[in-house]
Amino acid sequence: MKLQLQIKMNEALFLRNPESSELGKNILKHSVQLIYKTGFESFTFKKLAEDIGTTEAGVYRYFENKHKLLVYLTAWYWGWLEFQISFHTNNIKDPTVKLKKVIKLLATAVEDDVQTSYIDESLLYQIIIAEGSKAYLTKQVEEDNKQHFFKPYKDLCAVIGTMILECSPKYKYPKSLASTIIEMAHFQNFFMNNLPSLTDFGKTKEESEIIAFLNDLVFTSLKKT
Amino acid sequence: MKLQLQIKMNEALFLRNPESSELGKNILKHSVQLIYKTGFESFTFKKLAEDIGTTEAGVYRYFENKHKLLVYLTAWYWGWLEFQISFHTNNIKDPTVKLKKVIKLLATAVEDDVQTSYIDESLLYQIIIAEGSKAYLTKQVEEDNKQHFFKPYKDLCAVIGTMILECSPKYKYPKSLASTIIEMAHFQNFFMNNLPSLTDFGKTKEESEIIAFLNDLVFTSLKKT
DNA sequence: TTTTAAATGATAGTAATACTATTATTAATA
DNA sequence: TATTAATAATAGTATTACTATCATTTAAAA
Repeated sequence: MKLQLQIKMNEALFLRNPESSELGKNILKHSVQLIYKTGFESFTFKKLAEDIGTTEAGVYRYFENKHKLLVYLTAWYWGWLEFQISFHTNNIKDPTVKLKKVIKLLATAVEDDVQTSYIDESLLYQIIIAEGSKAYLTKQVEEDNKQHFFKPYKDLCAVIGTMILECSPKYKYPKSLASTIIEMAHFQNFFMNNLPSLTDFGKTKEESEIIAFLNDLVFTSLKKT
Repeated sequence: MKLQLQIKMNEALFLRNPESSELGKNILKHSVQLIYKTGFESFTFKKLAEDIGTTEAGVYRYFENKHKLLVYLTAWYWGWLEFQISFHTNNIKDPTVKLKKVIKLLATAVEDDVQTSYIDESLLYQIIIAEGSKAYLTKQVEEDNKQHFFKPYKDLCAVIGTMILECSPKYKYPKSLASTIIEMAHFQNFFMNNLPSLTDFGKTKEESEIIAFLNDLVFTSLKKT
């Protein structure tokens, strides 16, 4: 039996469901590769279409514009990650162990997951690090938020917030700490590799150090009575 | 006697020094207003020129492109903030009090500072929150970094890192904690106002709550022996 | 199997963006 | 007063970010 992981996406993110056709899957696959390679700013639907071997208009039939595509990819990633988390913390009872696992999952470059053939999760992880915040740092956040484009991110944040409260029921800032962990897992990675003097990991450039830092940050905060 | 604060800017950031002429100062002033109003994505030199009453080519004589202008503005802000910090923590001896003051300065919307007539610091603060990370989240980080465009940010981070070590000499992650404080001061503010469920401050939307969160985060981390 | 519909490919076109270049004019300086 | 430097005015180009049209292929329904 072959299981296929399907992440249910918000329908307002696309014009035609990219998961429903070969062209659509190609758009997802190649957009991940192209954004990874050139960065979101120089990424265009024209270049994407050339890569795929279709036309610009072909891409526009699936996504209204490249912003929506980026939001789609980030939403997909957060959905995927929440599944990974629930999968890997499934039978763990100790909330501390659970939260540690989450931090590790957040801060670890994923290996390409075979189950979703058309999205390379390891490239997508790098995109999330470098471009992820551009999905919401716009003038349209409010509208986008009204259309629930950021629900997967918020859901993940809520899940982590709940774990934090399980560890330390009296802790006052579970949600802010959750978003801090998420953002910092990525920012510290970006800094480590690009602006190393903003971190303490410039020498080794090891993800494990980011994990150690976040663990220290979180669990000293929570261990306080 | 009238003192004028002059922040020494990296010369590679501009083609002609905008502080050296009326037109240049107008470019700074109106770009802050326009980026604040429309967001960095829809900000163009054409619109800016119209606002000022000059031509597109006129703006291009000062800045190579809008990315350089954004980097200029963020660098200016970090320079300005470092001055504010050294000014306001000048005669404070207790490193804990000092660090608290820094957190407050980072997380507090500034009032427009009269001393620099051509830049509205309160608008610039909002720009830093919403657009600041776009200055380095690009494919050109490496080149930009080689040209020392991010020095003011790094310097500030180093200053805060030093304060952290003064508070707790054995703390292992002073620089990462410093960059975390800086980024989270802004991200929590953005989230609070735009994606409130990612924070614990959605009800009141008070900066003071962000400050309390950051103080808790930092000082439980540092109080650990 | 034919009909019909849906998706794609091919091509064209437009307004805006991100620039560069040229020349005339004005202002500041030697 | 002559010279230089900055600006204004105008034009032009390649690319981006789309929209529109129509013919063709593919797939599903009758």
